[in-house]
Amino acid sequence: MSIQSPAKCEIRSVIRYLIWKGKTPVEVYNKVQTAYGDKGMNRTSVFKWCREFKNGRTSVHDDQRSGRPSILTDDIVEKIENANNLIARIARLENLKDTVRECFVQVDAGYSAELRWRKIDTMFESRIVVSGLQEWYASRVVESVLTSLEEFQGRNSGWMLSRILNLTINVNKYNPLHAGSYLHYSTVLNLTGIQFPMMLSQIKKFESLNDISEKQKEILPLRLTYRKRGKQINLLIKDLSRLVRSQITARKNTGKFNNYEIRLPSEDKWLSFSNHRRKERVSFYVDLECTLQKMKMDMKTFSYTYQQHRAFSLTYYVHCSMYRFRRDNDCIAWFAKELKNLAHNVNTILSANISMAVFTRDDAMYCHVCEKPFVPDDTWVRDHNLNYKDLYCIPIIEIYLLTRKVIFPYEYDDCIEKLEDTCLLPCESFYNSLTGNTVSENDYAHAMNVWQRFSIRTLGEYNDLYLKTDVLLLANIFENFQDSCITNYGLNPAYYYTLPGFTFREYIEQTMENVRNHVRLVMRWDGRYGVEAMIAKPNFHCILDTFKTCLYEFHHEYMLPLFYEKCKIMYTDTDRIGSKLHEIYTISESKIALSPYDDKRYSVSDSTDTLPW
DNA sequence: AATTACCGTCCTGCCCGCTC
DNA sequence: GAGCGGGCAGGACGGTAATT
Repeated sequence: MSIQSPAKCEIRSVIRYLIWKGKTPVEVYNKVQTAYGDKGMNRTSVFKWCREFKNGRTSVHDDQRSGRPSILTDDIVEKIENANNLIARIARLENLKDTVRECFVQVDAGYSAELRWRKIDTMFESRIVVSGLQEWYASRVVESVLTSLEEFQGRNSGWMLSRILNLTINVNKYNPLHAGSYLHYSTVLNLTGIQFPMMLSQIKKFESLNDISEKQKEILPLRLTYRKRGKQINLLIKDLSRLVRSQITARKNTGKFNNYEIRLPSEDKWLSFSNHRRKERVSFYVDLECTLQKMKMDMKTFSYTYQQHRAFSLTYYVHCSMYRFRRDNDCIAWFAKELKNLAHNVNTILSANISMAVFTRDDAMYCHVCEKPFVPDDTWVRDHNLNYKDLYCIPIIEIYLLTRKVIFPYEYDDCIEKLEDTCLLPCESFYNSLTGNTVSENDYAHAMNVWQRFSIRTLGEYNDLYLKTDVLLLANIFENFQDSCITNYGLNPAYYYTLPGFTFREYIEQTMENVRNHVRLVMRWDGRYGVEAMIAKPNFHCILDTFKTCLYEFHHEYMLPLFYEKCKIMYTDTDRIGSKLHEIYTISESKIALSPYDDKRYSVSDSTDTLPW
């Protein structure tokens, strides 16, 4: 039996010994064959080693190897760095060019063409910070600004930061008490011994347990209370037949009363996003101002008309093309005409027959609407998903947003003639009877500053400025918001009235199912490194980690602040996350969702002063 | 830490020259 | 002419250090 698994140096040592003993190469080869069999060395190699040792070689190990020589010299390195710098600089300038171009609009055409400034640049970041504002401010604002400055200087830009002249951060504070005050009925009502749905016979017991009486005067005189107590509740029966069904039929009611639950799909069932028209952008913004005409008070009735709104100026903005403004009594009629013209223009463009460009199968790999890849059997059509076709409804945004509120004397302005006043009004004119407050000194000083800075002559011009900045800032902020949402989530937030609705759609759209269509999983690999090495690649891990991070971020940043302990992770997988939501109350949801975008009620004007810098 | 280019070694296949 | 000793070409394999 031959020697198994010999080391290379072992066979070479044997050869060296046999040569030293004076054996011929053939004798050496025969002995090696006898000892090691086919695990030994072949004839050519034995002869070569015999020759080496006869010539005086002593080492039985491999010679030193040089390894991979460096082909880079200093001048090549320098050339590459220069080229990289040049490319980076060209790329930066290219980006800057587009940014600058977006800021201007061309008015008129031909020889007299002129560029006009049309964009005000603001950064809008929507984040819900539940607690720890200082921490958030340090990490998201201070650190990110410093990091970007360091990167800017480190990129061999040739520029050096000397000092920051101005940095304004506006924080829209949102007060969770407004939504948190909606209490679960089980925390305030004593329900011992009461079953749901509540039987008619149990109402009396319920009343005495909680010391309240039920009031049903406007719904149905189904039952009147026997004794009036201090507190009253309105019992709103949303579905009477459902409530009493189990009491009048033999079939038991299996549903729950006033208790909503979202059930997420089971393992083998995929949710898929199909409402692709919600990806379309909104591009139309309008705002108007009214005089508040005081009405005669009729004290005999409980309700009377106190003021009447009469529109006197109007501004609208169509993204990327048009910005119009008008101030007079007929502005509404003018706006109606403008809308009609706009509709006609759009119709002219849409109804014009334009010959389609010739397209081949090589043109596109993915559908531009749903981003799914084409398969060879697909029929050739322009748009394979016709979801865009019947989009007749355009959401029109009218929200009041300003980076810094320019105050306006709404109540003083009761007729259009007052717009000819030639000085800013005294502080008392800004009294608002709804809030019972007048303006702060800080706001009034800001208004004075604006009046002087823009050389304003009349109150009408002040109003024009107010209205224009209102619409332009709104448009700009909402455009940024749309951009950020479409880039990050692929959906336009303008189509969703509540944040839960938006985030749930986004959750479906962004889960790994869609990613699977784009990532080709390598099952077999014939290279020198096997499939294990393939999976161990950093970019493979990077894909998994990125999506896991996205999913967890979605859970912690969106779901938890909205639903707190009602939302729990059921299970996680490499690419999926399952959540369970308990008892979601639609009323409290809507309040939470809408308040972050409503700065009228919750804006805190001088909040930046309290933040460290 | 993975990848890559280079290089030594091993192996197969073939050829050449010498000897019996 | 067959067998033997010796060597070369080129591909496969794997170690090494530069590079990414």
